[in-house]
Amino acid sequence: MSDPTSRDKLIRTASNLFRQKGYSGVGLSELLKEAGLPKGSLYYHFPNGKQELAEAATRWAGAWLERLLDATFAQAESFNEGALMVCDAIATEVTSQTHVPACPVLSILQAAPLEPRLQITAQEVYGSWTKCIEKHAKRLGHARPDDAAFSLHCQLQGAWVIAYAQQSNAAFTQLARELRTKF
Amino acid sequence: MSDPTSRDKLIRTASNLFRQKGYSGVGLSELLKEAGLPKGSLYYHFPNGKQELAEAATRWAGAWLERLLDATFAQAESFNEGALMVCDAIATEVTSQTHVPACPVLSILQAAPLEPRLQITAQEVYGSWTKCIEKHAKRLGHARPDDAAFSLHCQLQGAWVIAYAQQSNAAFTQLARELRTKF
DNA sequence: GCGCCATTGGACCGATTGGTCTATTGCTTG
DNA sequence: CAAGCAATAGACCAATCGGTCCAATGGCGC
Repeated sequence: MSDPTSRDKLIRTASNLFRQKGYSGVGLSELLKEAGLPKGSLYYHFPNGKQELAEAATRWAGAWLERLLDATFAQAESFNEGALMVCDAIATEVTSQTHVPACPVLSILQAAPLEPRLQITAQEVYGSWTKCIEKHAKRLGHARPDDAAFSLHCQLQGAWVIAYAQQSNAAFTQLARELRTKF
Repeated sequence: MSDPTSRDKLIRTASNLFRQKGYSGVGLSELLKEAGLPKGSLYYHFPNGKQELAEAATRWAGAWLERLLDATFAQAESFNEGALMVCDAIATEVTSQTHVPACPVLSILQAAPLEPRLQITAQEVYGSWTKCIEKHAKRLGHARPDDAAFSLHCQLQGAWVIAYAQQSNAAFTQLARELRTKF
C-alpha cells in the first residue's frame, strides 16, 4: 500500500489553492512548490494530471463538508435548528484561515467547459450534499424534505459566494440571523 | 469621440467568455479572435490590459442586471411579487443562450487574489445590487428592507451557482416556486 | 490634396503553462 | 546482499500566456 502522505498533501494543497484562486488560476509549479513535491510525484499519483487532481480534491472536500453536515445535524432537535448550526459551522470553518476560501465545488466549476469530468464531479458533489440535507430533514420530520434541502443548500451557496467576495463571514452571520427568526 | 462599437464589442465578448470559463480560463488570443479584433485595439481601449477590460465588463454587466432589477420591480405591487418576477427574469435571461452563464461578478471573483482591483469591483457591484433591491423593498413597504434585500440577493446567488453547475434553470424554477408560497 | 490623429493590425517578447520522460532513490522482500 | 518495484526528482518540451511596440490604415478638418 502506498504511503498516503504524499498523495494526501497534493489533494490538500490543491483544494486550498483552488478554493482561493480557482482551478485555472493555479499553476502546477505553484501548486507543487506549495506542496513541496516534484512533478514526478503528481503524475505518479494522478496520471491524468491537473484535472484528475482537481477531481480528487473536490471529492475529498465534498466528503469533508458532508461529514460536517452529518455531525452538525446529528446534534439538532429540529431541521431549522440544524440549518442554523450548519450555517454557524461553515462560517467558523471559513473564517479560520487568513483568506476566506470559496466553496470547493465552485472553485472548479468555471473550468467545467474545458474539463468535462469536472462538470460531472461538481454535479455529483452538489447532488450528494442536497441528498444529505434532505436525509436529515426527513429524519427530523420536516414536511417537505426536498424543498427544505434545496432551500438551505441554495442559501448556503449564496452566502458563501458573498462571503468570498467580501472576504468576511458577515454573510453567514446575516443568514444565521435570518434562519433564527424562523423557529 | 471614439466609435463605441469596438470598445463595446470587447466588453461584450469579455463578459460572455468570462461568465462561461472564468477570468483565468480565458486567454487574450481567444477573446480577441472571438471579438474579431487585433491586440492593438485591446491595449488602445484598455491600456491596463486584461484586468481593466474585466473590470469594465463586470461593471457593464452589473449595470445591466441593475436595470433588469429596476424594470422588473417597477411592475410589482409587492416586494414578494417583485422578487418572484426577478427570479423568473434572470432564469429567462440565463437560459436564452446555449451555455448557462455564471453571475458576471462571480466570474471575475476567483481572480481577485491576483488582481486587487477586481476584488473592489466585485464588492462594489454586489453592494450596488443589494442597495437597489433594498430601495425597492423600502418603496414597496417591506418592514425590513435591508434584511429582505440581503435575503433575496443571497438566494439568487445560490440559485445562480446551482444553475451554472447543472447548466439548467431548474434551480431558478425551484426558487421561484419557493418564493411563490410566501405571498 | 494634405496632414493629422485616432485606431487597427500583428510581429515579437520573456515568462509560464501543463505534460512527458528518464535517472535515481530507497524500502521491502526473498 | 540482491532484485525489484514504488516513488521521487527535475530536466526538458511545445504551446500559450499577457504584454509591448511600431508600422499601416483611414476618415476628417483644413
